[in-house]
Amino acid sequence: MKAGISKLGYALLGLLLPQPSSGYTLRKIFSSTAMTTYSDSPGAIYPALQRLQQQGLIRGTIEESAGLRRRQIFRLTPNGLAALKKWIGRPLVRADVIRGLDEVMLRFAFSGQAVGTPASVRLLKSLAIELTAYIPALREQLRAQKVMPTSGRLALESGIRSYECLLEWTKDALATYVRQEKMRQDKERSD
Amino acid sequence: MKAGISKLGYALLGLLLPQPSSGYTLRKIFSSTAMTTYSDSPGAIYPALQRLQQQGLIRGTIEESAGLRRRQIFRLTPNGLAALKKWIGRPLVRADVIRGLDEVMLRFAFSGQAVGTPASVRLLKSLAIELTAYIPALREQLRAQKVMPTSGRLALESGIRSYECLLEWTKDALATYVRQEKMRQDKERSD
DNA sequence: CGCCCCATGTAAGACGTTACATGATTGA
DNA sequence: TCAATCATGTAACGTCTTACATGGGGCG
Repeated sequence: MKAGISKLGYALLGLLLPQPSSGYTLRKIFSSTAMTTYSDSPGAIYPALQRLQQQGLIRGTIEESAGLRRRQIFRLTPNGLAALKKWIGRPLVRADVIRGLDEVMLRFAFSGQAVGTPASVRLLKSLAIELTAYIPALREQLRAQKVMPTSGRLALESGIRSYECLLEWTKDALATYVRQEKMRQDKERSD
Repeated sequence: MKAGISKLGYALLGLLLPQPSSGYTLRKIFSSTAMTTYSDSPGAIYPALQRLQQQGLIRGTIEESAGLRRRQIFRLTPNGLAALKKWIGRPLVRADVIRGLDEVMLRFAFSGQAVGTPASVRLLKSLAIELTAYIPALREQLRAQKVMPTSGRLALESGIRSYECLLEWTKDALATYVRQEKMRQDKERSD
């Protein structure tokens, strides 16, 4: 067992959820979409896929129909899906917000497909709670600093603002789900 | 020579600029202030300090006056200051914005003390330019995606918004410098 | 023919994480 | 005396980066 899955590993699991893909396809996703924050280097992705396969979380099948060079298509195993779900469902703690916001967003991005809307909403709500608690502490730190040079103070301000911005987003995102739910119910009534 | 300085290395150089400190003091800064994004683990900091010293960028002097265990105070060398300046002054490219925003903010945070206000302003301006160019591309990607599930689309939206937020901040920060400059001139006139 | 895209991989090296080790001092 | 804090370090481990290697296919 042993969790031992890196952020890149989870990103790969999440991408393999909707559709099985080859390593090359996954690399293209990393290099061409907004997921550019993750490395598309072969030296990162192929070893990561091998690890996931050794852990029994994905399974690759060689496909050599086309005239091209052989390629391997990976798909999630039941264990892989379980690991993905477990990761997404982990309770959110302060440390996630401070040092791993991007990972939290990755979890949220996959949450809809992997565990369903209610779980997405739960994640958003606990994120909102953490942010609401953390932001005042940061504001306090900014106020306490008197000797900081302008650029330092501004940089801190930038960090605080980005958290505030994210909090705004969580509220809007939650509103989106509420709206969706309402539309679903209206439709149900009209049946 | 050989650059070979990690982000943590630059963070340490930047912190040593205003005042020489011991490894322990630096760790406390990382663990107790908004710089918590950086690791405060001894396994990261002490080796990093050793590397910087080997590269001739900092110099440590052992101080054993107090009754406590010996401690080593590190200070920037001229070479270290030069490396810090060079890093801060590097031209900003798209990749910095996509994969290394936190490093850009770190550079900005130290820019005031290390190279002065005009350099801070230059950094801000080029950041604004990069963001202005990049955000529409992301918006376009969001529009192009039709099949994405709600949580995926919202996550992408969150990323875009954080960039927009940052762009707003750069404008306000620039305005702060303009205001400062004006106050300085007013004062000068009154002399 | 040369170049770029498809497609997969390996090897060396750097860095951070986690955990452990040491030892002195201060305060309950 | 026991715990916490000061203060520095090492060792094992995992992962990413960079660079290199290989090889078929399509295109100008």
